[in-house]
Amino acid sequence: MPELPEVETVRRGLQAQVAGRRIERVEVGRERTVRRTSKQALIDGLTGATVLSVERRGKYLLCPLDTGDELMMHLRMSGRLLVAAAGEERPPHTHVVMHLSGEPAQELWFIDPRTFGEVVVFDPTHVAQQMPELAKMGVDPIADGLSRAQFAALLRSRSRQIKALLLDQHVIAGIGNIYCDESLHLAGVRHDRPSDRVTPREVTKLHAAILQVLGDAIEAGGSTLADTQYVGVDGVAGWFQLSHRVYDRAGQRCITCGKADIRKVTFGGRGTHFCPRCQQ
DNA sequence: AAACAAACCTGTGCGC
DNA sequence: TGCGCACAGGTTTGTT
Repeated sequence: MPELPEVETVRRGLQAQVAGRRIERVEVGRERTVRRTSKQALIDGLTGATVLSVERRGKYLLCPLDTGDELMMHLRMSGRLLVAAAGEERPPHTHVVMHLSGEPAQELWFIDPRTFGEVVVFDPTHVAQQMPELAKMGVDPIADGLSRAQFAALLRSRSRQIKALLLDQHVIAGIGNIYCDESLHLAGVRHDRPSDRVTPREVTKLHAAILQVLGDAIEAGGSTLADTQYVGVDGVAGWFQLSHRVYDRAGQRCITCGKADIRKVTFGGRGTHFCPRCQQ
């Protein structure tokens, strides 16, 4: 599920439903989900704390607390966050439950079958030591804004295959496999082009494509794929998958040219979808 | 520095 | 119907 648009959709839901509320009680089922610190550290750090707001940096959700600490949640491959009525039956793989103050009585569930995701409370004055990847994160095209000039400089600063560069969270934060393939297709650029040999005209197109794809996907509430990992905190699916032009469309006709079929190859260990005719 | 493979886990879909 | 394998939205680590 979760790339920038899905995480942003979750952020908006949490900002509306959880910000301003106090966490009265915390349950941790799976130790692995809190592996960065410990079960007790999470319980101690959250119990009695009020969530001031819900922010996002790349694919990381960050919640400043009134204690001065911050709650960080990352969904990785299969994580979901749901706000549910207190006492409602929890789905399998619900690893963390936060009981929220106020009416109606509700709980925030962190659900994660593959357990790659994590939940941690950290001290933001020691980010570099406690959350090194946050300190080293690249520019977020939506939260920070990304100018064409800034983007061009990033592509020129090294010679990497363009897809690898776009997926590198230390360079640009938030783009994942779906939105990378979609953006490259919209811009007509092949995934294996060296970043420093993308022409100025293509840089302009790719920059616009990334902002458009991410923006449209956020408006659509993200992409919900066949396994229906729900996106929103209320369990409502996104619909940007209906607009995918290449992702998961191998063998189907390219919507742009109407002539070639979308191909799927493995690139950098990731399934990569592209149109051999539109993308040079 | 960059490219690649493997690792971390569980569930699902497909071919046989 | 059942079984085994490939593969999945992410990120880190280790090896060429």
